[in-house]
Amino acid sequence: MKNYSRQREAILEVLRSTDTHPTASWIYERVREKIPNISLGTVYRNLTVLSENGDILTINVGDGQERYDGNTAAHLHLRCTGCGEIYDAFLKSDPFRDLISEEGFIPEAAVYVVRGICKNCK
Amino acid sequence: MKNYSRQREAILEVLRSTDTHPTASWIYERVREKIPNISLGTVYRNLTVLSENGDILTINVGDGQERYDGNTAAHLHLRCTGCGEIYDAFLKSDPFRDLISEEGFIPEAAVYVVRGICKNCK
DNA sequence: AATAAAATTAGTAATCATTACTGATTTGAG
DNA sequence: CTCAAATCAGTAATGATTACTAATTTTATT
Repeated sequence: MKNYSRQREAILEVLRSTDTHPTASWIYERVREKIPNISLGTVYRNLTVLSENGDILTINVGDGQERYDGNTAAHLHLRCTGCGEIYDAFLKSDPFRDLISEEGFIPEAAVYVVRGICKNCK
Repeated sequence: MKNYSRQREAILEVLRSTDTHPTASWIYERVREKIPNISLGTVYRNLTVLSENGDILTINVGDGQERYDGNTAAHLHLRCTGCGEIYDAFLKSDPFRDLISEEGFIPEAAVYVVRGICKNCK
């Protein structure tokens, strides 16, 4: 296991302590409670590194900014176009695994996003 | 069927005549061959409208710009981190349909992106 | 056909999330 | 301890996308 910097560990901890899908700015504000002078650029850089390392997921739901997810297990993101909420829907197994391997493709990270209307908004 | 403007029809036609996943700029250049003075803003606006209407898909594979897909059938997008190519993998049926309906969610569009290494790059 | 209202456009300016850059600081290996 | 590599805070720059405006086109109504 690699040794991450204090800043990187703090970012990862914030992300793992929520089940929402926060933006870089939201994470930045939270980490500042622990490391007040951390730079926003540091947050962005580490989110990129963490995502490339497979520690987190980078999710784009089409609302103008990237979101990040501390849960890297394959799951659906259901974004309601009414309220903007993002719901998780977990899978017992990744139904695409066989299809992906048929293509000779070695997967690193999977992001599934479904746009629609949630039960509260219909 | 709705009557779309000449510009909107041309954008849709360009998008349906390729099996790649072009960016707005690429589409803009292609449409300019037919409508030389079309504005880039018009391309963006109509891509948004077409996506909201369900005529096309907006896909973010994490390379810094949105991409668009004229094929709205549920399918995987396999993006190789080696060469950047985006491969399609088609499904016989959407394996998430039951799960989505269990959540009481009414889906409008589904975008599935898998990052990894393609067989040519490994 | 004439008229008014609504939708769409071309062109340009503005936005803002993200990235790039800088010199300083920290970390780890030998 | 020493050097090189990694990372940092702070700030400036980037560039894809959106917003704006006045003009044009389309649609509906009489």
